[in-house]
Amino acid sequence: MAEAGGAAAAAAPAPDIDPDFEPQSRPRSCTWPLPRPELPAAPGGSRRNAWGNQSYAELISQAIESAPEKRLTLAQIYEWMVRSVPYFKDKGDSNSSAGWKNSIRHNLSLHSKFIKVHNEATGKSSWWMLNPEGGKSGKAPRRRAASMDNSSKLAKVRGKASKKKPPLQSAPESTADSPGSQFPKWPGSPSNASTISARLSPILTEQDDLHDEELLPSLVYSSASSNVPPTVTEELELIDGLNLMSPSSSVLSTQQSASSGQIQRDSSFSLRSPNAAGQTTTFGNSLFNPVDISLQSSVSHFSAPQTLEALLTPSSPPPRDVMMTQVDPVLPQTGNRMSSRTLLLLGGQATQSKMSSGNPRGKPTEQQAESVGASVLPSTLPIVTSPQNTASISSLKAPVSATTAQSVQLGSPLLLSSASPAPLGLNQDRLPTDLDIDMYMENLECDMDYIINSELMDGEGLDFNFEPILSTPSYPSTSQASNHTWVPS
DNA sequence: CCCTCTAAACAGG
DNA sequence: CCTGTTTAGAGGG
Repeated sequence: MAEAGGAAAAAAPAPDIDPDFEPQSRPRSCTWPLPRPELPAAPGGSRRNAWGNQSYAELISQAIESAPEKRLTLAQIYEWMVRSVPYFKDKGDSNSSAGWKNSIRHNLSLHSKFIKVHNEATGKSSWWMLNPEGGKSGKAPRRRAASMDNSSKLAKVRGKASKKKPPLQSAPESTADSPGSQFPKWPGSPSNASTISARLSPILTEQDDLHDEELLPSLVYSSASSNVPPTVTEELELIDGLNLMSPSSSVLSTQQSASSGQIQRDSSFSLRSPNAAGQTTTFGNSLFNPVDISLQSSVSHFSAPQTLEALLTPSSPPPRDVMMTQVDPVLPQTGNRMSSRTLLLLGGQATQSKMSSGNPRGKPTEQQAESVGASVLPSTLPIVTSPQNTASISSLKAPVSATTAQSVQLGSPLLLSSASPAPLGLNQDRLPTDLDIDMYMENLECDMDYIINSELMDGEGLDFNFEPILSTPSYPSTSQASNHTWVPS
């Protein structure tokens, strides 16, 4: 009550927000799915909360949505609140801010609508993203709920033996770490300095309960991210890509990683499944057991360790036959479903690739280009000019329609043989010792595949497009927020 | 009842 | 301290 109460109470005296309001035009364009009509937002003034009609959950959603990458850390969410919502504006950082932050946190972890993607960077907290499905309270998981053991959603069976907590308490206290920077300047590319795999994933592999079903991560967004990169970002991305991706693929890998990589690279999501009663599962990117994978997608997963090894082995020539064999794969069509999003994604990639190849770094002026590319849309796709692109496209395409590793491995040898521009000479340095990566890749692939198949198919949760307000919620009063929020421009 | 907000305890970092 | 998870009660519909 210390703050919140005070704040709330104090809020009363601080009417600065009220006048603002914002009936505005805003015909409909819902900011976010919002199944429920919400309050009529009567101009008369029926605000549920001091800040308006939206619930915390909704606000958070907006915040996340507004982020270029659709993911934010807690702190960033806070920030967004402060900047975007007049009500919180005053109470932003430091001092008076407790109650609402608590609530934010509470909401984040409570609703299945939000998923946590852990981010091991600079000790930053996890990313929070929107769960494509939008769990929302006891709502049934849309269609693809493989296992609807509906029966008892009320029976929140929680195997946990509570937590006997005697009033006892010790003072663990430690580390006075000081991250400082309350001001993340939003690199856009969230510093994933994790570099080579955050091996050591927390994955608990709870084989006991195989209730995975809807745990499936299906993140599709990302991609668009590109619009950020001044220099540093780019570098980061490149580096990142290089590290994570197979060393041999150089350029191609870069591209891929740039987009697809980003999606999961951050790795490890934890989703809460409604039924599971708050069970949280975390997937580590670097290594999680095959079991999960197989479960996730029945995609043909040949995955021959040896083969992979061979592939990676510098001395041994890449067994093309193998790849050939695998190439054939199946699902020729699946891809047709691709929504504009996918295309967009691809387009983005293409663009990016072009840029990066043409100019590795230190390029002013690209931001616009980027955005353009992104918006250009599907038609852009086919447009390819340089060999690299071709290669890239094929590779890109792979994950979409084709299957597995193909793209990945394919990327390296094929590309190299066909058109490697070799802008970067650092391939063979770390060839060996990459098994992890492979695994990782595979995972990636699977996910991608799955994602594409599942998500794009229905595109349920993703269609929300709120045009007008991107970074700004809806509050007009947000003077500065509109401009330089986190969106680069 | 269900939903939301709020407060608080508690586990880890 | 910050981040997350979870419990619990108040209040509104």
